[in-house]
Amino acid sequence: MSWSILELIRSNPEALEDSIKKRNLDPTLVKRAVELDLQWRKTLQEVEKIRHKHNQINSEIPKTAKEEREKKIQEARALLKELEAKEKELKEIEEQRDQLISSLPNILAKDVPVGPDDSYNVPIKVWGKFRVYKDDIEDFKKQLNGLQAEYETIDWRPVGHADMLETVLGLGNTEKASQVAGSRFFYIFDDIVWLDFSLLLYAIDIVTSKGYKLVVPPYMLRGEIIYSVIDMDTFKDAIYKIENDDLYLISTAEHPLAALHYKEDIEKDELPIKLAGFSPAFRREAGAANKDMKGIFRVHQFHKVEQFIYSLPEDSWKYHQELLGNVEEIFQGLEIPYRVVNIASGDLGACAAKKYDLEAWMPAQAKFREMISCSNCTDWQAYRMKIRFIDRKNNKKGYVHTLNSTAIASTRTITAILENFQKEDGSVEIPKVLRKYLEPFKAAPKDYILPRKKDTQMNRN
RNA sequence: GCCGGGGUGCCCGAGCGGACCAAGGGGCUAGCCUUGAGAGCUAGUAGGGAAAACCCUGCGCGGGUUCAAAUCCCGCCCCCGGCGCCA
Repeated sequence: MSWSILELIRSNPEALEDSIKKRNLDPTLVKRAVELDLQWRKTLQEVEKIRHKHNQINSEIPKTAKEEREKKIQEARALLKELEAKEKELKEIEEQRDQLISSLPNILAKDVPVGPDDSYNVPIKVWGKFRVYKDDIEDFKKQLNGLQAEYETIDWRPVGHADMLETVLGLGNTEKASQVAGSRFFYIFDDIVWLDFSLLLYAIDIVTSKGYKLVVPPYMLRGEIIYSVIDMDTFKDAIYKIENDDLYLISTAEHPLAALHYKEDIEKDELPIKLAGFSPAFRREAGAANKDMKGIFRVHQFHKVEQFIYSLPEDSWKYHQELLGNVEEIFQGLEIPYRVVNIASGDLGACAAKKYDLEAWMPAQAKFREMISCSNCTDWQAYRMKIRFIDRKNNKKGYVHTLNSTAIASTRTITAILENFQKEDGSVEIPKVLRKYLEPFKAAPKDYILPRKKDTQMNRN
């Protein structure tokens, strides 16, 4: 024992209730959990008493003379019947208890802003040189929460990333993709593909140079694993199931990386374990309805580099800052202006105790849009995955803390580049930091992605 | 996918229906001993419940047979070897 939620249920249910209320969930869940846990412990003791009696009789049987044996066996049989009924009762209570307890979200960190939805997210930092269309200045400033930002007013409105991709550059085709695969799929071509790869390599380069171990994980996981690493909402929104197998496509490398130490005890000295996973991410986007239907901002499939850390409980907040620091370094290198927001209680997923989003400025929309999420899940995932640390010196065991953060999500970052690095003539400058990853390839663009030529069709007219 | 062999605690490894605890070794941790190291000795080293003495559960996972399962039966997962298929 030592899972923080179970500890609170037994020692301080009020604190848990408070956290649940802030998430806009029903606080009576906690009362019910406390009751069920008490009932479970009581019934468990009853079951164990019967088992003990049965064990006692059993051990007497071989020592009993043949004539007496049958009597003992009957006695044991009778106890079994009694046991069966009690065990059934216990199992029912246990199932209810476990189901309820595992539906409880993580305990909120103290500094999570309280509020029902994303409008209560608190911007805590802005960085970069913003380009803002002249009519958007007021809108822009509103989104800064009073934080100071350096910005340049431009008198032309940049073209939105979707039109840039398909019309101006002619390097994407979502129409054909939706015909053959469905909406939210895409074909991308040439320079945009190079850009995708270079972003991934860039993020991998930065993160691995800090000692994160580079990993290509399984792209599918068994049901049991998916269910223990994810909450129900995410499951419904994101997860694709493979027909005929108990396999699910990953929606992020976070999940197979968390599963790398499934049901393991990790020696204290081996912590922290820092991983950098590369994988595609498959997402159903079932909850997104009609949001972001154009372009490649919100799609069913993209490439991602993910940071993941297993840490000792006492160190996890330090590493949460480290992950955010890495992400900021990546975006500062790209020179994409952004803000960091502290996600409000009502907008926070069940797994996380606290989450930062890094949101890039999108000048065509005059909005900040999420590029990266950086979460501390404390022991919520570790409890479900049964991942513990073991401190032999002090003969101590406990659940590790897990943290995850995007390092780069390819398609989203591309949309930010298409808007922020766009020139008035429709060309897109490639962030300087990416050039060295493009240099080895003859066909790859190096400095600019150019608008498509007024092609043959136009000339014919 | 098929045939054969296997999966026992932190590790090695015995046990193949009941005999007080899963024998025995190794490792690790603490204590004792020592000027120090080593050796030696003692204890601890799966999960859960209980204030505690204790008790229950645990031999890849899930079922079953039995008064009693590490041991017998069924299904699944994984590892090793062989055959087949394959980028």
